[in-house]
Amino acid sequence: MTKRDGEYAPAAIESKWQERWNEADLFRAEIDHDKPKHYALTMLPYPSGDLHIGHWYAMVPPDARARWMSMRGYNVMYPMGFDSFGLPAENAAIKNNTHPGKWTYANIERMRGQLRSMGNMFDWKREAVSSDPEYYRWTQWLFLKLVENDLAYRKRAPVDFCPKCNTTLAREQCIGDDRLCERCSTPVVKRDLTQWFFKTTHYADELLDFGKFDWPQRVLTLQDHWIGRSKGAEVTFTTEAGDDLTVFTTRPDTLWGATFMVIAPEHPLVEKLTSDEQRDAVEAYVAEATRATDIQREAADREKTGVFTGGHAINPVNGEKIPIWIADYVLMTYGTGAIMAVPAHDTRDFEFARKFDIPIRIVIAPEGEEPPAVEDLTEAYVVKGPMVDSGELTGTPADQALPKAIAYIEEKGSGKGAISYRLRDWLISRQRYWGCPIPIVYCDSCGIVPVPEDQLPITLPDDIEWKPTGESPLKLHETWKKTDCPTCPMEAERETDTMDTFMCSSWYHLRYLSPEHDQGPFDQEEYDYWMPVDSYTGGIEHATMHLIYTRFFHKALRDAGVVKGDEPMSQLRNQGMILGEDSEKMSKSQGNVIAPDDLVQRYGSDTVRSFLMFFARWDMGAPWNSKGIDGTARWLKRVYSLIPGGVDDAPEQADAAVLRQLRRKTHQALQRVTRNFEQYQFNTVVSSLMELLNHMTDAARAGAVGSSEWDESCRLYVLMLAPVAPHLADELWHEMGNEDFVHRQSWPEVDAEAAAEDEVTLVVQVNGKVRDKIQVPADVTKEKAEELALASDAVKKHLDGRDPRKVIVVPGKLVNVVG
RNA sequence: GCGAAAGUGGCGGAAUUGGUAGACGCGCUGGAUUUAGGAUCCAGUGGGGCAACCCGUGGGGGUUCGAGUCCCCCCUUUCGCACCA
Repeated sequence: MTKRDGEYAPAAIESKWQERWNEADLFRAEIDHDKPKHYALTMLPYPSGDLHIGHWYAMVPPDARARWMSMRGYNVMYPMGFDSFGLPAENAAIKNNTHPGKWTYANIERMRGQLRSMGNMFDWKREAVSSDPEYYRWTQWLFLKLVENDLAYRKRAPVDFCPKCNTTLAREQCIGDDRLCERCSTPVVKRDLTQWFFKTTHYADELLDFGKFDWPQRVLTLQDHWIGRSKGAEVTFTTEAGDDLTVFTTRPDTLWGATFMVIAPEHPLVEKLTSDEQRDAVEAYVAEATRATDIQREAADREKTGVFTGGHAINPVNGEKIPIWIADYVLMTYGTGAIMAVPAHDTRDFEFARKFDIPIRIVIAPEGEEPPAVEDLTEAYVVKGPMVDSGELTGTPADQALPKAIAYIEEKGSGKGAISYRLRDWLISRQRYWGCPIPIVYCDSCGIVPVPEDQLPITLPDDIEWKPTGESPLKLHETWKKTDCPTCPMEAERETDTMDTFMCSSWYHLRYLSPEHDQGPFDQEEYDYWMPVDSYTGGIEHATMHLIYTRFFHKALRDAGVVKGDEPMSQLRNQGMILGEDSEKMSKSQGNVIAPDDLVQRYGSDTVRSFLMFFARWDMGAPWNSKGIDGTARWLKRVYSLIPGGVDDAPEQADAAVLRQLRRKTHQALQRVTRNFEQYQFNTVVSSLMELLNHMTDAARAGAVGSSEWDESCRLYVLMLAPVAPHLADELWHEMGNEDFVHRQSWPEVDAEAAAEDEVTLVVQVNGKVRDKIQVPADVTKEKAEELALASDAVKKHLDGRDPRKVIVVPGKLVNVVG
């Protein structure tokens, strides 16, 4: 080998190797029972038009890890596809007067090319596109499975509606305290509509079981809060008219302190409970509450409002007759839409009672303490202690109060222990065109009829007016909705709403298994081999949307007998976000967007890949730094010029010590890189490689080139580089005389002996402060280390004549003399 | 208000999980080479001090021979939830 002359020219190298990998079908993933499988999955992109640097950040480090897994002997599948139904296509269609599909598929074509420029090990034969009829045929089929298994239903309910997107939204798609539309940030409003729902709440408890998989604690906490399980009781009060009025409470032990009840303005009993004298006031209040948006209603700091119905109910534990009020701080969507109010011990009820001058009664008091007089209370009396003034249960200690109160009401037949969830069923109907049609037909005589399997897919019509009106464009189509009833000779109408696109993305990992399979959503043999997903990567923003939906979907399909296992993704890791150079979120209007195409053109894919792995902790993200990438570019240039030929003007031969050190540094780097890949710590993978290159440069200058140690270092270096900078690695690998692709090589084993230090720097401390450093053999004995430390001049000086009281020796590391 | 995470040089970040704080890279400062540099190479770079040394991981306590790392209190930032009965 001689020193290299040419400059590093990534463009030529990268296109050459991408072509050769393609020709060899190198990344085709096929079932191989002789190898352990590894299903690597990155959340699929929406085909918005251009690949963003964020897409690279989401896809490239996981690609490096997938390649590393492959070199470690795993049969790796890393598929990619497009989540291609959705609103932006319709908005673009309206703007440019083109069909949403045309826009979508043009974008997909463009993005495929951009994705290829990453040099990722995607198996393109497994590509799945959710707006293809061959894909959504099975989305519809899966919908029918849920219907069949009683996990889908149609209901008229107040639903969240985005006036700008002109469609309903799932609860999860209304973001933040302002309840903004997830897509366009417009405040959502309530509408009363008949819509399709999935019973996510059916799996609320199972969705809280996080014991079966390795996901970040952060995501689990978010899901835990989102599901929001509360334990308590349902208690039934009786109204004057004899109707049951059931409330949910987490504090059945305070039942004796209930001095009024509150029902939500939308509660079905409002009409019946209202007395003639109160009718005008109630109607005015309900009208007002309906007009107010959820934002205004749910603001916690807003002063309580409400109105008396004129009606009363009987408290089942003590037979007391208490007034029923209407107030918008009680939500129809949580619990039963009605509460018993215990103003003494609940801040909200207290505030309400004081405002409307309703009696307050204390029923909990700390052990051995006299409770204050109610008229002296300035806020709710939130205390722990035994029950007081509570009939037969008076005196029940705090730790027994809940079970005893529940047992008491159960015995009386007026209630039972109950659990309430914050999670709501998933509203999947959307009044838009560019989505998967819901395969349902409405017949005047048969009612709701699922479309038979053999008539799938129900495809979207192309001749359509897609201007949003708040109604589904499919509804306004002249002929599309007209059909024959599948079960009787009558004419019938198709469902004209389409499905939430989260439905399409809840099962895409299954379509990748066999995207061309036409006998079912996936090929069972592929499923049995590849599932579950071993490494799932994507942004944290999906914690309470996609990641809950896909878990729900898997469980629903399991119970429908379609899939096996309890969880679809065994391991999840989240990447952070790349901000603009100004530390703001990247956006076109901010003018701080970094375009990966430009970077690839200027630096080459390998440099962009390496920099994305290096510049920040992957799970944290960071602001972009356009200067920083030059450092990574320099590194790869130096790799290219050093390996394998070395440097000019070096001695013929190196000392044995130099060669020994070269081997040591090489194997130490291998040790670190291996561990860092395992733990998704991509930044230190690259920094370890940079560090090793610095050592190799020193060794080359000291004459190491030509030795077997040098050759080994070069070989290991290129193998370690392969997942990070795959094109350059293959180029160097072949220059070094190898025939096969570097990506088909095995990940090297660490030679522990080579990595071991034979001399270590012994840190010598006096009272915990570093005072000296002594070179000693790595296997120095405790006694010898202590002796050497005590003999040190620096130690003697800092002991200042005192005798050491204690000497702590950490073998091979440090001696601390306490004096 | 509740919950979670994070605070380390001018900047991004290392620290093998209780044992040399600041690896690696950016930036900066000198120098070499060059007609030129947003090129390349060499040296330096936490703060203070001529030095011996002293100080230093958001702040304050504590445990320990020894704390960026463990415990308690506080502050700041980011994210999530928020009248959930």
